[in-house]
Amino acid sequence: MIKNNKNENTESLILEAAKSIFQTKGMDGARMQEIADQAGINKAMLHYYYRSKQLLFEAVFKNAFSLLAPQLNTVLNDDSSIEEKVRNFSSNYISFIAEHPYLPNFIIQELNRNPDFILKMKESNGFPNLEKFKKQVDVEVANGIIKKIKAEQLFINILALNVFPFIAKPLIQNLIDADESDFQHIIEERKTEVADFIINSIKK
Amino acid sequence: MIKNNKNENTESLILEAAKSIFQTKGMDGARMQEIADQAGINKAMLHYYYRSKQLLFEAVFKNAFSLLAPQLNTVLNDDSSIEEKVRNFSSNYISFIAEHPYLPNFIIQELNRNPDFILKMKESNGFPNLEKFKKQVDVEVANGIIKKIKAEQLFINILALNVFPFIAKPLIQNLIDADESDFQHIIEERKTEVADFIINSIKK
DNA sequence: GTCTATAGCCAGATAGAC
DNA sequence: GTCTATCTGGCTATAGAC
Repeated sequence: MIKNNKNENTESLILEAAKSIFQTKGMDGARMQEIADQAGINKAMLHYYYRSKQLLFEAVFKNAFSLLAPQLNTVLNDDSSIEEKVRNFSSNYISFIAEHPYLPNFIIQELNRNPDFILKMKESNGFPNLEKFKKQVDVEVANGIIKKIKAEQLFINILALNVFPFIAKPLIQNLIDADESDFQHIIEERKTEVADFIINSIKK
Repeated sequence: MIKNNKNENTESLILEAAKSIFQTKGMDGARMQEIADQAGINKAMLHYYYRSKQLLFEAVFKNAFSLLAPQLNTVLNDDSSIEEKVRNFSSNYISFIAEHPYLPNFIIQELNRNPDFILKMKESNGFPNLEKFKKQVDVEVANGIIKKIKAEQLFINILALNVFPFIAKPLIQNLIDADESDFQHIIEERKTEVADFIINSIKK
């Protein structure tokens, strides 16, 4: 039973419990009974508030996506240079994910299972848009500030270097033979390491 | 019903079908009936040959892992320079995964669900070992061939840049607004793009 | 709104004929 | 070895008392 404070109503209690179960076990692996136990309420209440497992899942997914999207928009749409963007994003994003370690994997996993899901996200406001970033990369390339690279490739690289370690954590830990504390240390290093790696590669 | 050739026995027919279902739907999402249909045989045969869903799944997992491990070992244990390794790996690995697109996600996903699973893999031969790669990076750093970087961080970066696009395909496609053919083109470019990106970053 | 009890279904596993 | 038929348990969802 988990209770954050007395003010929490049942609906948000359920949502919090559902987050934690869905994000670790996925849609197929999650059990409504387990979510109810986690929330400290009865299974019937899940259906009273959210009608079905599918709808509860969608509420959790939208909620998770709405946490992640602003993180991306920050890189894409502020007015700093590419270099500053890379540095800010790598540091901020890794800090953010370290506090929500299951989030990226959850999003990516469930999008693989059900690619149409993202269409619903695109309809809502705040879906990340790459246009400004593309123009900016092209301008900095033209002005000789950074080496020739396509904005899309650079964007994929930034995302990959920042997100992958969290998604592949168990695999990486075993490949490089790191225990939990070693791994945390490596992640901490990456807050600057990743940005340096990218900047070194693209800076003229 | 899928039949590769007359020589295929039932056991390998089942394994092939199980691969295709487990790798797309995961352990929890897969149905024994669906695997049987795919193999063109009866559901009871699955239990006759593999006893349980869990054991069939483990057979598929081990098989998948044994395909992936040699790809990693190639980078780690041949005698070429770091630069050559990065170039070979990026090209070979992306080609390999393009033919088995569900493989890395399957491995990573199921390791997240059940991290102890990898312990069984470590016992078997051919589990990737980083020792040689570490020494080589340290030597090339000491000799001034590449910039100062920890072998572990470089290894994570190489893996991230090569693997992530396949794992996050649906997300990336929507973020950069690419249809299937655009995406294939970007992947094709990455066979050299990724290596250049890494070499630019570490080469002195 | 919240609970208990249960309906109804579906999936993994097995029995047993051939 | 391969099949059909069936058992058994577990899961989502709902009915209905309070």
